[in-house]
Amino acid sequence: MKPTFAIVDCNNFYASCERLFRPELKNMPLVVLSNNDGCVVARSQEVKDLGIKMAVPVFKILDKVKRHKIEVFSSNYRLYGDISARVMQTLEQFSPHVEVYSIDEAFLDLSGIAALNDYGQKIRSTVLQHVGVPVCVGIAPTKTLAKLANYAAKKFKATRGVVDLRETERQKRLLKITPVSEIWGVGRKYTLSLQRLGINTALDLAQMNTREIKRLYSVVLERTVCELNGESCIDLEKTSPKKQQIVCSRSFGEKLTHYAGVRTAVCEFAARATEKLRGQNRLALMVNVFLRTSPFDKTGPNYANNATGKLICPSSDTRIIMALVARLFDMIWQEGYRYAKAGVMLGDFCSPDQVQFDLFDRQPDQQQNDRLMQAVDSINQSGRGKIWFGGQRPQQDWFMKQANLSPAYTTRWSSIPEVK
DNA sequence: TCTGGGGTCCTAGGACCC
DNA sequence: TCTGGGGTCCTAGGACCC
Repeated sequence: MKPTFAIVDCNNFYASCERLFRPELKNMPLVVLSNNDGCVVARSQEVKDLGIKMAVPVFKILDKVKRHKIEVFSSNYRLYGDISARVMQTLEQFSPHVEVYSIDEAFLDLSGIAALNDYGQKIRSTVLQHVGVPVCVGIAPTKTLAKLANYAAKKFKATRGVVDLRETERQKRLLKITPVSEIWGVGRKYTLSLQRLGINTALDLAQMNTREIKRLYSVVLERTVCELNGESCIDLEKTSPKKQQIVCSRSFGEKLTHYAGVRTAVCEFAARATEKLRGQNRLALMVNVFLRTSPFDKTGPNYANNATGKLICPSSDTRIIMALVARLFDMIWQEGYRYAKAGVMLGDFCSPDQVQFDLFDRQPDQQQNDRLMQAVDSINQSGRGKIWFGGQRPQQDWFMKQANLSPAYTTRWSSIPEVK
């Protein structure tokens, strides 16, 4: 039997989250900014209609913000993460298999369900009622076509937010009027290259010879072509795959020039990354540190570098990983630059029960270390205070700019809204 | 003045093996 | 004159996603 996929995608997700607790902002223009209040990462419909593009630096649109009284928010990932979890939980009642694809999207297996258009409408109204976030639903025999159906559900108001794209004729009509750049898996580079070959619409791409596409591009794009033709190549991920790397990096609120400041930052990243690692119950063998100046900074020379090191045996101990991070940092640190960003990456993971201990490395009591790290994590997550290691200093000068942060409405007792 | 953060997968090429 | 073939593993870099 042919599978049926649905993708449920929240409309203007971050903007919708901010609106949930500020209902007076309904129908008002609103944007959410990236970390450091740098770029626009989410826009309400009103802002999209003003022609403000995704990812534009906010300093370029300040005049529009003023003129149209656009409400500006710093990103509040605690809030968005919590609202996202509620949406996903609501979706579970509609399918035995829900794959959370991103913070605001999920694929559902709807194979064997009849009256799919009504079913899609039911999903929309339920999520709206239970969580308050508007969503659109795209339904099709492949994931790529489902994404396309979702695009149409968002774009064309007459669809009332649900498009069932199981019929081949309907697929063709939609493919014909969709620019190839809108297809899932076709990014900026591929779009340019395809256009040079005269492939402008999604239908042009769907009609290409798959072998030719594989030769010219990759097996990934070949799969996309098959999927556009109704042949399902990308399955639903029924269990969330284990992470293969963990990155913690930030742009600095202001440029840093001193050794101590940047070193503190990378030690902080090491602590955060290791915390995430323990959250996944994994150990890391590979550690990478990188730093760079801003490519936009014309006031001085640019510099970017990174260094990779391997631990003798896999670990999730903040003290061990932070020590290596500090050593790697010293290898790439150069005096005399205005640093804009740095980060720590962990990789080469294994489970705690697969560890091969080094014959010559004197293992201190492993259980004791684990208990120490558990204690650190539980204190830091309790909200009652923080403890940290030597290299770190909490909330230093490099810390993010967040001038317009909304309250933690759903995750902090003191910030829960009151009804009077 | 001011430009995000965190991921995945694939490929090409070099080192190395027999 | 004629100078193998096939495989693995690793890394860097490039494409994509949200």
